[in-house]
This record gives sequence, structure tokens and C-alpha cells, in this order.
Amino acid sequence: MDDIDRKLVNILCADGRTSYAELARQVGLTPPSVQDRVAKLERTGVIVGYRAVADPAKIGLNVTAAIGIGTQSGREYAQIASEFEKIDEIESCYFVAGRESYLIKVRVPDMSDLQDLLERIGAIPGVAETRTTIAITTHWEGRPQEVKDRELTHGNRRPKLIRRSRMGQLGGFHR
Amino acid sequence: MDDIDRKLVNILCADGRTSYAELARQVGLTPPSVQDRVAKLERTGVIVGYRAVADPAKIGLNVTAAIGIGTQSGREYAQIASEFEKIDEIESCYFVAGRESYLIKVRVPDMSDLQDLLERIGAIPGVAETRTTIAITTHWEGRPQEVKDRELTHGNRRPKLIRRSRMGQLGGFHR
DNA sequence: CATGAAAAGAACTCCTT
DNA sequence: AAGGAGTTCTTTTCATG
Repeated sequence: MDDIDRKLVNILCADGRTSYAELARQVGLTPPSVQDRVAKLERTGVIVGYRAVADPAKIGLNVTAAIGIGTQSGREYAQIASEFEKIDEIESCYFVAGRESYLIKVRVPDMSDLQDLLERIGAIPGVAETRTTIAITTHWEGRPQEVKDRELTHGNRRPKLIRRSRMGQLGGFHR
Repeated sequence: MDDIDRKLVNILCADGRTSYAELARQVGLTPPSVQDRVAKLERTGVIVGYRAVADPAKIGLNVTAAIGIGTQSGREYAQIASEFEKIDEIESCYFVAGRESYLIKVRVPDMSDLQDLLERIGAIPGVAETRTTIAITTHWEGRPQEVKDRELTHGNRRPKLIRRSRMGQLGGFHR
């Protein structure tokens, strides 16, 4: 992971369809070298995959909500998570420290689907309570994080010396 | 938005680098036709962009947290959001109904960065309190939602008749 | 690990139905 | 709105420094 790799990751996180030819121009290498590097980033799991980002509202998913889930003591956490996994509407699923045991992010067409979903979640063995937070406005989501040089592949981190500079960001689909 | 368009969106949300040739094979059209359709999906804002997905841990972002933010009454909500927008670490930002006014998702290298971030957020005028939930395990995130036929472009929704079938999903980067 | 050249394939444009 | 043909560009492979 050198500066060029980081640059490639940043470019691809901003635009996942950037061609090798274009990447090559931006980092000052030839397309085959870039292809080699990107393949290695994929093999080593730095780049996990590529996605098109769809506008939820345009595909009929008008309600976004975060649901905190409290669980009964003495339950297998992993088992509960595997139940969540069967539910398509759960876009993200975290086991968390804090008020509840799980925090999930869900997307549904409308409020009645949310009610339906909450009933399904509440019926899962081990789920004790749910606390739902509904998004009124999505200012942005999925903004790519810039890979900085001090953030290295594993462990071998240098001490922090300076506060790193911030990069300005705009609305909508952030580049 | 017909069945073919929905299929294209689903394929591209699962793998954003799928070529037009491959898309054409999967939907039974020729590459130029598919290119036409995808261009239209992009123009009409159904597909907002394309991204590579990087493994946060592999790029040094070891801490994921959700922060609920309570605000002082009599404050301009939009102004507070524009302050949040300047903070790179905020990956997503929602104005919400529920316990707090905002819910944000943040990623930082480690706990000391989280403390630093919480101090910066707490210093924003109008921010009254923060409640932080730290992710211990990310079971999955950003799983693409399948576009179903009942979810149409705008408003002209048919009544719900049947509960739609669910599609099985696996760990890691969900296809 | 990068380069350059060559072959294969894909993307893009235009034109026809 | 889709298919076919031709051009351009990119991807991919391989040999070389």
C-alpha cells in the first residue's frame, strides 16, 4: 500500500467505473501497471467490490429508518444476526455497544411496510425491544472516506503528529 | 421503468463494473440497447453513481459509530447540517424524527479520533448533546436492495396484494 | 514492479427498422 | 425503442528492462 495505491482506492471509491486508462493518466502509470495494482487491491481485500448507487426514492424505497434492537440476556448473539440476515430490508447490521445490542438500517417503500417489518423483527426469538428512528431528510449517505497515508494496511501505524487536512464536500452523490 | 430496467439496476447494484456486453446477455438485448437504457437510468437519476467499496479496516478506519445529535430549539436545521458537511468523517447524515434531531454515521481510525471528532461536533453552534453508539461487529453494510416490480418510479403504486418473496443473502460483500 | 507493443474485446456513434 | 455495422478506445496478455 503506497501513495499510488491509496490514490487508486480514492479515485475508485469516488467513481467505481473509472477505466484503467483513466486511472493510469491520473496516477502517472501505464494501464497494465494500474490493472496489476487494482487486481492486487481486490485480491487482498482492500477493494471488496463495486456497486451502482441507486436513488432509493426512485426505486420506490421512500422510508429509511435506523432501528436499535435490545435483546434478552442469555441469547446467542450470532443466531439473532443470522435471523436478521434473512430480512432483505435490512441494508446494514451492526452489533453495538450502547443502549441496544444491535443497530440496523432499513429501507422500505412506505410506513405500512415499516410496521410490517417491525412486527417481523419483534417476532424473532431473543429480540426484546426495538427503538425506531425515522429519517426525514437524508442529507447524504455513503460518502467515500479519503484514504490517508497514516492509515496503513495493518497495525504498523505511525504516531499522530499533525491533524490531517480536511477535504471539502458537496451535496448529493459525493465525489 | 420496465422489468428490464429493474433488472439492469439490480445487476449494477450488485456489481457496478458489469460490462454492457454482459448486461446485454443477462437481459436478452444487444449492447447498444442496454447502453441506451443505462444512460437513461443515469440521466433520470435512478442510478446516481458508481463506487468501489473499500474494506474500512484495510484502509485504517477501525471504528464505526452512529451518533445521535440533539439540537437547541430555535436553531436553523439546515445550517447545522452544512456544518456537518464540512466534517469528512461523517459518512452519512440524516435529519430524523425520534429521540434526537440528527443521526450521523462516522468512521475514524481509532478511539482517540472519535473523541476528537465528538469534541468538534460538540463545538458546533446549536448542537446540544450527542449520544454515541459504537459498532463492535459490522455484520454487513450497504447490502443492495432488490428493485421489485411494485416499486414504481413515482406515486403510481398498485395496491399490495401479496407479501413478496425474500432473497437469501450471505456475509461480507453481498451480491 | 513498470513498460511497450500487439491482439482481443468492449464501448460508442450512426443509421435503419 | 431495438438491432446491426463500423470506428474508436480500452482491456488484456506477454515479452522485456
